[in-house]
Amino acid sequence: MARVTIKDIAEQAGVSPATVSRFLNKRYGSMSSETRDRIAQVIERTGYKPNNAARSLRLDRTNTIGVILADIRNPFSSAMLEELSQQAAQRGCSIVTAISSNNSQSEAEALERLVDAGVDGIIVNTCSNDPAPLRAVAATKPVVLLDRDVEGIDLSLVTSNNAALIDELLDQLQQAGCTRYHLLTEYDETSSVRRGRADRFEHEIRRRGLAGCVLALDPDAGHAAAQISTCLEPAEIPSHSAAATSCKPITGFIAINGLVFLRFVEALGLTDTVVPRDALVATFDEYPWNHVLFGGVTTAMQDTAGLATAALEQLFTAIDQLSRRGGFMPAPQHIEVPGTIIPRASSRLR
Amino acid sequence: MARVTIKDIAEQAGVSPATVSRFLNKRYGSMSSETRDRIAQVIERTGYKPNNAARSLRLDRTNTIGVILADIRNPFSSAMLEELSQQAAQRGCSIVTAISSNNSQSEAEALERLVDAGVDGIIVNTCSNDPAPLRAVAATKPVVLLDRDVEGIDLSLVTSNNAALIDELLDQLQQAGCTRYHLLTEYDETSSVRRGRADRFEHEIRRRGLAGCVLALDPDAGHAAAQISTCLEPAEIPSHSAAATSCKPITGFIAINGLVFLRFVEALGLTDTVVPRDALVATFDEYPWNHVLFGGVTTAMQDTAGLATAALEQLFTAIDQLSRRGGFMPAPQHIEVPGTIIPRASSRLR
DNA sequence: TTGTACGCGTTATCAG
DNA sequence: CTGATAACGCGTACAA
Repeated sequence: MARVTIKDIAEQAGVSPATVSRFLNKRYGSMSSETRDRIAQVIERTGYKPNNAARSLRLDRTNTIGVILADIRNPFSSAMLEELSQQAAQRGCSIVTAISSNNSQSEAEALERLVDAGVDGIIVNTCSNDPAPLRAVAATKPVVLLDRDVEGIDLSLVTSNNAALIDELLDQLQQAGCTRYHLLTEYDETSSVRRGRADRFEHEIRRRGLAGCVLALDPDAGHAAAQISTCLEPAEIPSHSAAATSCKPITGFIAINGLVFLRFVEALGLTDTVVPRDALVATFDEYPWNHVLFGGVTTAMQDTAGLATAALEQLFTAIDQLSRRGGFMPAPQHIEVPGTIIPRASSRLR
Repeated sequence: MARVTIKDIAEQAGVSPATVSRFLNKRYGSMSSETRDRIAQVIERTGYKPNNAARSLRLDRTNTIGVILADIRNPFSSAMLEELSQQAAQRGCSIVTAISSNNSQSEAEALERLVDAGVDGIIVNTCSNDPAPLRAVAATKPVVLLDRDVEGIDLSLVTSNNAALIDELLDQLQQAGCTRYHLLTEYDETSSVRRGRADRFEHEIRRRGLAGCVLALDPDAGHAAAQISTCLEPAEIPSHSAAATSCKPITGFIAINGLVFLRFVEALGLTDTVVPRDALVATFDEYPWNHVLFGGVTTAMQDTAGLATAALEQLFTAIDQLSRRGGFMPAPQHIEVPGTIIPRASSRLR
């Protein structure tokens, strides 16, 4: 049973291929409703499906977008993929994925593969600090950065409102009466998101006149435990706030992302610290275990659906814009999608 | 700057398009090394990239495979996607993903979308119990089932050795001296994997003459906590094993997958049970938190890389087989990829 | 309102 | 060893 083509439909319906093509593209602006019905019927009967390769060749458009994820093991990435997948499907568009595993080399390769595969545009959660590969692609096809930015090139970017989320997390801890604050980060501050959150944290600590600092958690759990213990020791109280000397100091920790949080929990297990008694805790990223640990962990949750919508919106308008006759690449835009704070037991002193 | 085609290369190299095409397909079995060099040079200089749409149209092959995942939020799925993605890339093949979110309706839609998109074959982690959509697709394109089977149709299937893993998990608990065993499952036993594991568990419990049963954990944490407490009460000791009456009973729990395990942990938090003192625990699926909870949770880890390799191997041989002149669809095969037990503190009585 | 004819970029066949 | 040529299936001017 050979493939059934537009020609077959035409024959069986007693019309020309052109008419069938018009029908398929809903260009029945002026088409006798009679032939329309005949065509519809034949298509129905034969189960005809247009050949995408032929269409792509002709239109130079595949209705396919590429998505490059830096770290699929991060639930945030999974959630994004799910949303993107769903929303793209609604627009009749397929998603070609690539996983860079936080390796800029394979990100570059993925970019090339996707371009070769002929995707109409690319959404990339980059892990690279080299703008060159992205620049090369972005010269030809629409590219939207997701979550992470990269220096040296101005591309459309969709992120959460990380600064505001840091502020709100600090609010939570401050209301609970913390006397010291630490933002827990990773050793290698590669991602722009982490950098942005850290900068804001330090900014706010200063602005609010609080004690505390950014703390790069040691990869070794034992060392990390030592770091944490140090943070919990009674502080040397500055003379001008002597009023607080009578109180036991309360330290508030904010994990800059879910993986750091997990390492923190692991290290915490090596100490005799009890949360939320000896310390309060909050974290970014809503992982499943956040319900469970410490009776619930206060979390800054990103709006994955909103991020997906924004990224796709951005990408598709660029694609459409570009495919117009003489269309030009639209100017890059930066979009912030607000996240949500979920207050839980870990940031309420008991 | 218009797209550079094979024709342009031909002109600039002073040869015919046919020769360039031969060069591209490495068919230089008989080609003057001189023209070969010239072509290579022109291609290099112009940065020519073959147009995939045209090639697909001509060859009726896209070098693209579809992957349908039932639940991307399950880390097992993420890991599989990462592996598949990587290994497919090595074979110069792109992956089009679809997420069914455990909804058989959208799985069917995804199947159709992927077929329309023209993928050469499909790997599906099915969530459906209706073989009809799969049957329709499998009549045309190679389909490999991943992890989950479906009744009413015989397709190639790649899974872990679930029965053996259940056995080994039981071994762990038995060696630790458990006197009662419970397999924790979800209420709706939809997946073939869960069914398979549960069946094996009951089989082994009988075969080994152990006490215990499968326990469908209530979705409500409070109710689940009650269920668990019941399991921990001193047992009514059968008369013929009266020797054990003096000992406190030790219950061993096996979570049938990572999500059930998490619900179990949550419920456990509502009781005053301490693991691994009052009960021992083991689980399927290596989640990040397994390092952390209970000082480490004994885990049956699936070999995601091996599963990916097997699935792709299966799919590609079918694709090749089928694309041969007069090639027929190869017979379905069932492949079991062995997983690994990671013993941790949660299954060692202290 | 509909049909004709061409071309999108590639590969396979066949002839030289 | 290489070149001309005809498809692959579709969309779209242009003609009718």
